[in-house]
Amino acid sequence: MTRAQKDRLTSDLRMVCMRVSRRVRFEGSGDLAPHQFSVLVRLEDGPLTPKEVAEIERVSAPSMSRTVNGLVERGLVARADDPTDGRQVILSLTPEGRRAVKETRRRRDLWLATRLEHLTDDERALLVEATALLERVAAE
Amino acid sequence: MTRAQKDRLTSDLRMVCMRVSRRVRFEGSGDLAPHQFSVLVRLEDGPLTPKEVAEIERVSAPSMSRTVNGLVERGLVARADDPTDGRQVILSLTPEGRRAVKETRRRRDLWLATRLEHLTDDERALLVEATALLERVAAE
DNA sequence: TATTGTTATACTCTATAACTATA
DNA sequence: TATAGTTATAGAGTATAACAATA
Repeated sequence: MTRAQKDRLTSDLRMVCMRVSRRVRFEGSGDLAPHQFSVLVRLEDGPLTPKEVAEIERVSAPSMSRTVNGLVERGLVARADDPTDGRQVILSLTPEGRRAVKETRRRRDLWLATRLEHLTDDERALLVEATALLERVAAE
Repeated sequence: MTRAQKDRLTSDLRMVCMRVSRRVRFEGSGDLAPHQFSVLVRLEDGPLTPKEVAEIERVSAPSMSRTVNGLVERGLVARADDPTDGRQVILSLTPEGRRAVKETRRRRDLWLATRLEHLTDDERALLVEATALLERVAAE
């Protein structure tokens, strides 16, 4: 594969990923702002402290405080005292929070799913392979 | 292909597109904020009025005013009076603005290009086909 | 004294409403 | 009177610096 072909692939692939991403985010945006949704997703696998979430999301502690406040007020996240360390707070998803994450995912998938229905099985199989490849690429 | 396989593809493909998009934007973010870069891209194909750019970007007119101010101050966009309608303003890219767009694109491609180098020619050929497919999907 | 989290303050991008200039 | 653009003001996100409580 020539340099020019590689460059073309790079640019085209980048652009199409960004376009799909933008469309999905736009179509599937519910009443949760992106930074709010991100926090809920982080808490999906188990409770975390505000500091941990802030570091994962690369956001300042005060900023995370604000975001968490909003989510607690909406009943999507629960604050609890750490029994062993009085300085820490433990954040976890409420059942409603878990529902909100699933619902947002469902809405985002819907847009893409209806479009993939128009493809042939062979074309979808190709995308399955390409997705696996891209997962390796993006994981580096 | 079963319903479950299609759902899995939908979700995996959506997530990997979003991840690539996020990484590319993060790695390739220069000194231009996303909303500033978007405006420059819109002006790439020719001059537009502030109102037109605001509608394309789905942003309010005052918000666009602010954004344009910043770009004009940085010498990336030029304001000009419309000779036929004194109410209107014509926005266009300056040579520096055009350079800034190219430079940002180059930086974004760089991240992905280095990762694609680690693939085999066959794998890259697969991605070429998948990209073409995704372009059709995203265009709908 | 170090660490966790919140409050105080400021800056940026967003919006709607009010204003200016032109058609 | 209607339209293009800007200015006035407010709301939500971000940040750093200062503070409170706990280890």
